[in-house]
Amino acid sequence: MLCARHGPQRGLLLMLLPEAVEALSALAHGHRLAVFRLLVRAGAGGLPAGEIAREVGVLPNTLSTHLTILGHAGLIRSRREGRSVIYSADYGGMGDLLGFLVADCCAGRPEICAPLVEAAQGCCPSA
Amino acid sequence: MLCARHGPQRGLLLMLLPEAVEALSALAHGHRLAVFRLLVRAGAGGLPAGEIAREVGVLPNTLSTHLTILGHAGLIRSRREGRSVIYSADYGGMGDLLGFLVADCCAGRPEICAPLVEAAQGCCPSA
DNA sequence: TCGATAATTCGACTATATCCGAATTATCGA
DNA sequence: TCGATAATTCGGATATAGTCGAATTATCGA
Repeated sequence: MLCARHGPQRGLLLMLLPEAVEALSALAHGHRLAVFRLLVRAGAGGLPAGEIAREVGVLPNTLSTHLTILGHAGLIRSRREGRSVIYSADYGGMGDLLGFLVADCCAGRPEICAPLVEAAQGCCPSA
Repeated sequence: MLCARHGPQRGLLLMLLPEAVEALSALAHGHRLAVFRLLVRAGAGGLPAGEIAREVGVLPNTLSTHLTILGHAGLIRSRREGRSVIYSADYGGMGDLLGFLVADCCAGRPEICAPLVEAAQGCCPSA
């Protein structure tokens, strides 16, 4: 399964509202959010579907639909390796979503969203 | 209507998964996301429910349920002013959500989520 | 106190999401 | 080629979300 973005590839801060709704809907589910966070923590190496299912505690077929939803939303990618399919977080898609959420949040009032910047920097202080 | 956080108030980066799912679910809807973004842009002053309904193009009663959902998720606040009820974005709740999403995202690999920091800083460069 | 305006609550209908068991496809090792 | 493992697709049952019209509550001005 390929990562199916809708329409042309967009840069940071240029996500459209329907795409954002799809990404948010994909994450607005306990198991899917757990899967996404697991993959975010797993890094670029990713994890095979079976291990994700075991880790999160979902039946393989149910997980498969969740993975499809996350992939279609541009939040994860997949590649086949032998009998396994390896899933990994799509950091670009994640960045698009976060960028969309903070866009225009504090025009002229930097103090309002300083906590957001702090949160992002706390994520990786050395970046 | 008060902002109904669940359980004790939490600091940045300490949101729990069920709370995050609720916040994401609240935003995972075209009209609600439009309302939230409108309020984020409106700033601390906020907007009365009627104006939001007109702006977004939703019936007042339907909007009311959407506002309740956003409020319960900790993303917006409300205060009464005469006959109007003024709604405004809850930047703290928004920060909690963003912090939750980026938590542990790049342990040891700062380059991965540098774009996220950039996005946040792009939001308010002077903060 | 009364009518008008602002907003919410209620009840019911419709659409959609979610889940599971069973069947199917893809790949590997023997 | 055959059996086993990994993952996905399919079909149907159930639960939940979203919407609307009507009724209700709150506030203001006369």
